[in-house]
Amino acid sequence: MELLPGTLELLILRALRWEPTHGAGVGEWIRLVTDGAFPLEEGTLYPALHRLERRGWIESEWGRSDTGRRARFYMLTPEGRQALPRLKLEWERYVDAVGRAVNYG
Amino acid sequence: MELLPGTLELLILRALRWEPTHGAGVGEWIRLVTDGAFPLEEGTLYPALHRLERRGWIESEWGRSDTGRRARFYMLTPEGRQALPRLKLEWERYVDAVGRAVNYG
DNA sequence: TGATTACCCCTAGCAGCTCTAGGGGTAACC
DNA sequence: GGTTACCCCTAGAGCTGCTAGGGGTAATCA
Repeated sequence: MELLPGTLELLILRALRWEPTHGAGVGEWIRLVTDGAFPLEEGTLYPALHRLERRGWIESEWGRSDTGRRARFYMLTPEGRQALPRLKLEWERYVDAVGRAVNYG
Repeated sequence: MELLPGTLELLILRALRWEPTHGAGVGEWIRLVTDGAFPLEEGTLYPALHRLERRGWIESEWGRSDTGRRARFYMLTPEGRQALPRLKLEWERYVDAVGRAVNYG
């Protein structure tokens, strides 16, 4: 199953809700909670992180991962934190609307 | 709210499930059952219909609408009818996976 | 009957996103 | 010292929806 454009941003924000996480960690979290339903490639993930940073919803700084490697840690900005419930609501409305069509009749 | 790529095809196949319908009718049906949640423009709808026809999931012929205008009526091919439950299942799996992430924790 | 509205179809070009297919640097391990 | 594993990055292709148009014909109304 492919990843629908737009959904990824919601998942990323969601992954960063509790604590700063590096890119690879975000990917791991998404694979975990979605049971590996999407083939989330690095070439998809990193551009999405950069997009969100340009948009001001997340920010980042270099640090060290648990395994000692240099890694860029991302965290939500206030704007990102504010956007999260809005995106969640949009997602639910979307699912409702399509769900009505898919189960109609 | 924007329409996520791929979803439109599912909605179109769904609209054609019972009887041949012309393009404008398909759009009307989608707006109806989704409560107008998506701004479905003609420039989105018609190319999608043509795509599905090229893919062999629907076919079409010219006819006359209820109001007497010339209109192209679309109907499911056997392949399209076969694809429908598969797409529906994919959609449900997708919603489940994202839903888990969105409601996690 | 002539003008206007409503219906129905279509396309080119832009924009945005994911995916493929690479490349590169550094710490840990054998 | 060589190999593996971790972590980051980008260019280009491909697909899809969206914008912004154009066009033809039947019904309606002045």
